[in-house]
Amino acid sequence: MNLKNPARQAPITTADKIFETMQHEIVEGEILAGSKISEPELAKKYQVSRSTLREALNRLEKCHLIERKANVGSRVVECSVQGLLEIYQVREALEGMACRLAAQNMQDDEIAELQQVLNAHGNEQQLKDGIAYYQEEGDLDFHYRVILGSHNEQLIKILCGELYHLVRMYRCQFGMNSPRATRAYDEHKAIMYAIADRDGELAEMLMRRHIAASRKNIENKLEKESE
Amino acid sequence: MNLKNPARQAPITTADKIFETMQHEIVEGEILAGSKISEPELAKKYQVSRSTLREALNRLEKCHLIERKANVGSRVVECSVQGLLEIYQVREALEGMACRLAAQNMQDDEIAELQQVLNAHGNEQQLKDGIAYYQEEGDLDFHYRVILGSHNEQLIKILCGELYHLVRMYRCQFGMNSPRATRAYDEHKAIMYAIADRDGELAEMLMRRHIAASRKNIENKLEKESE
DNA sequence: TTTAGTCCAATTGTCGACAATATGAGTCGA
DNA sequence: TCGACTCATATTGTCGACAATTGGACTAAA
Repeated sequence: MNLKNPARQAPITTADKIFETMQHEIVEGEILAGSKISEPELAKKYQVSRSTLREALNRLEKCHLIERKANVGSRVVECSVQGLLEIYQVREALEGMACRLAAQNMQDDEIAELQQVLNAHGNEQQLKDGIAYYQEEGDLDFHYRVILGSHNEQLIKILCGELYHLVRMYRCQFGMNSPRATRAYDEHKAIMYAIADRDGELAEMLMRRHIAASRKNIENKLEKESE
Repeated sequence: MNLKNPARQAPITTADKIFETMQHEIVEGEILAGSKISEPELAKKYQVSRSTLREALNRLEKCHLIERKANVGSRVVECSVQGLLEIYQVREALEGMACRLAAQNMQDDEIAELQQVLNAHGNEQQLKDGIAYYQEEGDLDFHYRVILGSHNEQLIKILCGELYHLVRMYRCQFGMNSPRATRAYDEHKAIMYAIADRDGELAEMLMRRHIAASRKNIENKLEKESE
């Protein structure tokens, strides 16, 4: 079950469906990171023509999941620690700005909804304490709403359309199950208050620290694993 | 004469060439902003098949110059004041982060080159005082080097590959000829010093203010024109 | 006059085949 | 044995044709 993604429309054409299928398989690692994409092979696998498959590949490239070279072909992106670090740096900058704009541009009812979402997560969290998956969905949900609250189409397009699935891919492949759930939840609340107070500067700083903390947490974990 | 773009490789396939041609025509406004893209018509115009043209359209969509709807077609993006504002907000966030990372990651010889570039611009500027075009090239050149200096592949891909031409499109269509040339030049120097001092925090703030000032300058100009 | 429905023309999506290019095995010569 | 060259094979790029869908013109009924 896919969680709702406000930036995507329902799949219309068959290329849409192949795109979504492959996107899912790459994110989940069923198609291995770094592996070569063979157009004839996959066209046969999904029972479509190469034209349709190539259309799907173009969209996968748009969301940074594969890379193409002229006359050579496509490869699934590699998931490196360096790459993870880079993604988080981009997110820190963009979501920080989104948060500042959200404090400036969100409607009152949007803020009320954001608060309700957080409350719901708080209640759920006590029930399902320790079950990380829900927290992750809740985390994505919160970040999504803030990004949408920026009311900046470019920002939304980049974060929700072009970077979102790459972030998910890293989460899956590095097996991140949000080990700082309660802390993250409190940080979300602090961000929400800053937005409600229309304090854009503080909201941006809190969001940046929140993402940076998440990044450091992952770095520490990977470092510990490699020992 | 196109200025060098470090993020692009030379055109290999015919789709590459069509892409570059159309990109240029859209940026310069020869293909009107907001106009509908007719695949059969353009395929005939450029003497290629629709497949090849569609490949080019996919790349134009990747750099945000056109928008596609399933079963309906493509349109060139509109250039609105709102859109301009949004682009500058994204740039402020991303180039600010790039500048912070540049202070942290640039090699000493890269910094030396950056300084040389600025000096060259300073000398040229005195000679060609008032001629804005060169300054604009110089401006792009400076920003480019800082972005590359971040050594963050994702950041480089987004700024130099996906947003660069949209920025150029706005510059062309709104007829921006950098009316604050000397001031901008001094700001560039201040940024360069912060990078040389390895002061990432200051470097980020200076870059953000630099871009915000540029944005406000444009806003004022447009406001004055509409009176 | 307005609104709903139908049909037609044009556009987009998909397909299979051919042309151009890269990869790798094999051969020859130093 | 090593390196460069040749050639065959497989993959990617491009093409033209067909199928599916959309948007608009036209008709007819309320």
